[in-house]
Amino acid sequence: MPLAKNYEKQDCSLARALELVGERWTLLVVRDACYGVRRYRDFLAHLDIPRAVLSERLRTLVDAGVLTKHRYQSSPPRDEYLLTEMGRELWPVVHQLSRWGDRHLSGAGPCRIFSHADCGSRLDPGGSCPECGRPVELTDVEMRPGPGSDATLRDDPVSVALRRPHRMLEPVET
Amino acid sequence: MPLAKNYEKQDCSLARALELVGERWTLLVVRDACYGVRRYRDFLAHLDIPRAVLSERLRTLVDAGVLTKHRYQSSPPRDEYLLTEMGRELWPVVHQLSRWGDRHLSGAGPCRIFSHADCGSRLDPGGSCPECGRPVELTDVEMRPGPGSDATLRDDPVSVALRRPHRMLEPVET
DNA sequence: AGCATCGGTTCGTTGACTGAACCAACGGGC
DNA sequence: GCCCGTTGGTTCAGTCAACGAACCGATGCT
Repeated sequence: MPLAKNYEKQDCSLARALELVGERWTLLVVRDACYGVRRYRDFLAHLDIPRAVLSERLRTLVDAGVLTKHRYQSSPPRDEYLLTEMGRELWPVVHQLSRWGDRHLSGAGPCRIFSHADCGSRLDPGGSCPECGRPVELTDVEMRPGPGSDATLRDDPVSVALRRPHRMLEPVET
Repeated sequence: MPLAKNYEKQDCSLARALELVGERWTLLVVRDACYGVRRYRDFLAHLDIPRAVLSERLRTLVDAGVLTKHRYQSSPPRDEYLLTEMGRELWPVVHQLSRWGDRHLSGAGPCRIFSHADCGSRLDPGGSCPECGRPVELTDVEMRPGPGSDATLRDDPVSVALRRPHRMLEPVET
């Protein structure tokens, strides 16, 4: 999406948000970062995204402050991309849009279920725990496959790793 | 965004939702529909969108069941585009992403403020009324310009009409 | 030395977005 | 009847981003 050109004249926070996260692939990158994907090759494997596009999106998100690039080993040099607080605040958007997709575009039920790790109850669409009545921190959310999940669609290592119950933001082991 | 090509293999409700509403302009069309924009020329004036793209997006949204096309007069034939229940359920997503943009991308504060018409208190990011403690129906939400709004940016009739306090979904008079 | 991995960049092709022009149906004024 | 304006589109040529494949430098392994 070449957005900025017109969106900048919209006098609207939604338009400004979409300039940044409304481009093709960008919100899926954020989704994966919430799931615990951190490394270039893992985003690549899980998203089937052209390398040039992934590089560009990561750079844009780092520049905007949604992700940080962190060198976690120096030989060989390896970087990981981590969500900032600003990035973690996109989780409610990602969750709510997923739930909308679950309700209206998924015949067989949700592909993934997000629940409050402390009490096990499924999050409501707004991202709160119906049991505890409060919003749940991303680190306290557990994800697992739902009935609409189709394991035959993807067999990359990241998809396989994400099929067992998993805390959000916890690094995926590939 | 040419999305479906790769997104369809994502086994993810978010990806399916983005196939539909993740294309350039689409979520802004939904936003305007929430604001009460109904007619082709009003979308055109408010969005500065190429006509071909607007036609294509409206058709896609109608086909998907987010909007309905309703002939409200027959001579001359005039149609209006109205949100379905499925479309109105996108409001929490639109609102939450707007609030995220307010917090992180708008220097001067929110461009628009959404409040519960019954009690006047501003909605929380999740779209609930902090006073009443419950989610607010879209028809009970009132919008008005916020401190970050810049009236010099747009002077089309729709923008002008939307600058006075206004119930959501209520048709804009142009 | 030779091969593999990681995190990119480069490049030619394809396809979507853009803006301008055009068009059909209709109403209103004269 | 005739001309003009409005509405809701479609068509078309040019541009720009996405795609996929190839390539590359740094490093580790054997």
